[in-house]
Amino acid sequence: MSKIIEPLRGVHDVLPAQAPAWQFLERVTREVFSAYGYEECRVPIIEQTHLFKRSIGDFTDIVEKEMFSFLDQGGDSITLRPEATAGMVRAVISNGLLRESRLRLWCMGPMFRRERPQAGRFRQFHQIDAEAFGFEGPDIDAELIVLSARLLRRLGLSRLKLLINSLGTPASRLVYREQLGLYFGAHEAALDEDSKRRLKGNPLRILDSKNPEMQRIVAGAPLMIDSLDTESKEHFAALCAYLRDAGIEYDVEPHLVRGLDYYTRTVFEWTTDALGSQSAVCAGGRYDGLVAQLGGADTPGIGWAMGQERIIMLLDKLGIATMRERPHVYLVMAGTSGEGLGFKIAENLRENVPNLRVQLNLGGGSLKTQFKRADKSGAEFALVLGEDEISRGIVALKSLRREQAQEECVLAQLNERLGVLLGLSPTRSGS
RNA sequence: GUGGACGUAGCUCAGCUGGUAGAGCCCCGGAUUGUGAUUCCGGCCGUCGCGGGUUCGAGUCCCGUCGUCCACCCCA
Repeated sequence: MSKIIEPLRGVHDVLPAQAPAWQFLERVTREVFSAYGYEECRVPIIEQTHLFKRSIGDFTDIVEKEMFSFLDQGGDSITLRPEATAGMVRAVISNGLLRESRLRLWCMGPMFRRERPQAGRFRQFHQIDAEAFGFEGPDIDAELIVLSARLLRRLGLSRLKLLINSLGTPASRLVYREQLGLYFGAHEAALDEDSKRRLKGNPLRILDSKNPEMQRIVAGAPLMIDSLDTESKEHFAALCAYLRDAGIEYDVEPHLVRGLDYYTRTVFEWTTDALGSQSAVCAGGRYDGLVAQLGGADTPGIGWAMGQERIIMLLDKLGIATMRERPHVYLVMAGTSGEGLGFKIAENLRENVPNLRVQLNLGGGSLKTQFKRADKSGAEFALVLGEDEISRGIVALKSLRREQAQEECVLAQLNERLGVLLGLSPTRSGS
């Protein structure tokens, strides 16, 4: 036996048992976005490495050590997207979409980060992504958050906590960063290894350290909210008002920071405690400078990303089951003539009875065997086409799930009869 | 990248202090030849993750490697 080829580390197959949950998530996502007037935009999975370095930030962990980058045959450096925003912004710029001046977009698909896998964290994972361009005011911030709340609710997920914060403008953040540097510098001796490292790189990150010791020091640190510029303060206050009016509960979390450099002002995160150490289920924020930074006309932007695997894990944990699709009828056929006729009947049913799911017994087998397969398929009815039925121009219908007598049906009335039995309506009678 | 636990049939697992592998489920077939689910009978499937080492002999001990899970880091 030759050696089996294993999947790459941290990537997963979605098997038929899991697919319904994914389809459910994706269907609800489409419905909710559509309800808010957001349009789908599909962007490539690979982009120039440069794009991510410039948008996410050279010194973020994602860019420094988690990107799947490679040289293609032409010597260009290509990267598998680690997140969606950069590509969406690029698409909006390179296709001239910003001439619309206001855009509400969404996309969905795989992202890649070369991290060490653990609970809720994979090397290939999937995100649902929302982005809005050209809106300056806090109303869009509120809309995006309300939209995410509705999506989560529609999925049946409760008990999620919404955290919000404002990072202010780049200028006000710089001021705050200095204050923070001074504060933590004064406590440097008490800082752990990671925090000392962050002190040099990005002191903001010390704020969300999980180390209880650090949390104690963090508790005394100056608050970002206090060093916000006036406009950012007003923006944030207005957002809070919108959320209250919409009945969305939230916590202002002054230590909430993001791992990507491009965020300004509003940042938020939906968290759960049901997923081990990966608490973020959906997170995002405003990125007013990013479009210009990537060469587009100066346009404000804001967006969020939702981790599909994490949502699926939550659905699973909360027992929100999604049923596997089963056939309505399974065709049991005897002999070559039965198989020939059955094939035609099945096509006729699919043609004329909308949404009917018909599974044909393929590969022969005794009637007994075929009935076993019919049962295992989960079908509601077995449709029997034996020598006797063929010669009489009928089919036998046997319920596999209910105690009821097997019935006979003339071929010409089969479409209608099945439509009635299954609550589907045929467009016209079959031939 | 760092640390810990683990890796035996498709799945869940058993295999005491080393003597060359087992159960249940699943799957396939059968129980007088046109009817499934229960029951009974039978069957398939493993170079015990991979590679080295110790030993007369290793699934069982040692080393390496790959992978899974968990935590840190980071993040959706």
